Amino acid sequence: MRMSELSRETEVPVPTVKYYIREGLLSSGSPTAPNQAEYGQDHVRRLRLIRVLRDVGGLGIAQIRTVLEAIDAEELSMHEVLGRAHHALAPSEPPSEPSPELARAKEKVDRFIEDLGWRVSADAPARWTLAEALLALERLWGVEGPQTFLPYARVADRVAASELASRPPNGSRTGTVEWMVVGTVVYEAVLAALRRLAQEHHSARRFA
Amino acid sequence: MRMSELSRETEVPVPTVKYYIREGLLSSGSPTAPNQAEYGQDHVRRLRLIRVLRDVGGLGIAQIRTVLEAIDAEELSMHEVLGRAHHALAPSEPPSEPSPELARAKEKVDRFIEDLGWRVSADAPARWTLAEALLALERLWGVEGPQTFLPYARVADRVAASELASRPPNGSRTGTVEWMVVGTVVYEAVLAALRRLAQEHHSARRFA
DNA sequence: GCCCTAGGGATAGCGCTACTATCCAGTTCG
DNA sequence: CGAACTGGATAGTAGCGCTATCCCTAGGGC
Repeated sequence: MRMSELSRETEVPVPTVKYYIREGLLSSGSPTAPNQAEYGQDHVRRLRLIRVLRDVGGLGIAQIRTVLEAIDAEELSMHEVLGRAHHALAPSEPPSEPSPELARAKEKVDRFIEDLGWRVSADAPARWTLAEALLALERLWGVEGPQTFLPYARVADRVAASELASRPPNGSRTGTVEWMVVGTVVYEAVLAALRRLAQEHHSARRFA
Repeated sequence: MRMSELSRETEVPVPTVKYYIREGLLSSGSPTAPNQAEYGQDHVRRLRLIRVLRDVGGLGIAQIRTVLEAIDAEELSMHEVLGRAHHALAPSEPPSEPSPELARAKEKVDRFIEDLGWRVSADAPARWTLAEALLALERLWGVEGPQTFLPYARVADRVAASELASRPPNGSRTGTVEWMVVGTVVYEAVLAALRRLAQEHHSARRFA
């Protein structure tokens, strides 16, 4: 398969394919001559994976690279791969020098997670996301603490439990890892979209 | 309050405040002299709102402007404001010329929503988000249809129902509208973050 | 063989977004 | 009085995700 066929198959422009190769997201094809190369189904799949992470998940190129490297690292366990994916997915890194207020919010979040009985790593970026959200709610409406998160936590727990119990169609290590990572990304977007639709539905019933 | 105080209060750099004023996100202060202006608590609150939408919600400047305009438009009903916010929140506009495959996925999604009994507008951007997600799942794992969305839809329905039933601390029209919009944005991030933490928790129990 | 289109890699450039830096006249405060 | 500061206007910057150009080689119908 030539690059142009790969491009047509995946609906990704040729210069973009070249760009992904340059950026290390996609391996270059096996060369058949000094300036010709052959691409296979692996490349099609990888390219589709990249586009899903970009278009549905909204990840940046660097984050995608991180995720793909974790997927390719055969020595990593499922749990480790998922952890790296979570890190890459985080909208923002924990601030190098958080404000005192943010630090206090973070402590409340940490205690909240502790109370839930969840065993998660201390440096999970989602903790900072929650802290920022809590701080915003406190500042704008005087919300008192992370108790408002509780119903969401219960929902999240049940969703995650059923997700982790599900198994990919293809049972190989790479297949399973891809499934977990893409599942995280895609179903996050799905859940958000469905929540908006449900909000619109209930809003119509209530206000219109 | 001078601009520099406003800046200190909200931890937003002065040039950025100026930028927001230029972009129409923030009204300029009431001038007390040809080159002096006075800012009030409204400005503090509005600025915090902008930063929440940016930092927690990840919205772009243009999207924020749209949302703020909807909030300020007194003649809009709650339902209309929420609709505009949903449009502004959409990661991507519906493609002008969707591929046949995407169009087919969209039809399946539409039927799925119909079956749920949700009454939502035909041009809700979330429909396209779901269609893209479905297409990705089909192409990568041969997932057959939107039935996999069903558990998520049930969860989303319950979450949205309780959200719409909740009332903001401040009952004025503007207060309620702000609450709804920020709630949509902030709790989306909260739910996503909690889901990741729950995933990590269950992943640890299962794999480690 | 021969020409002419197409392929592949390297390099540079573009368009967009969200700021950020500079300048300047006018104001305030020690 | 003068140094520091203020607010508005204008221009510049950094990063991201491509996209266009160049240049040379391959392959294929004649």
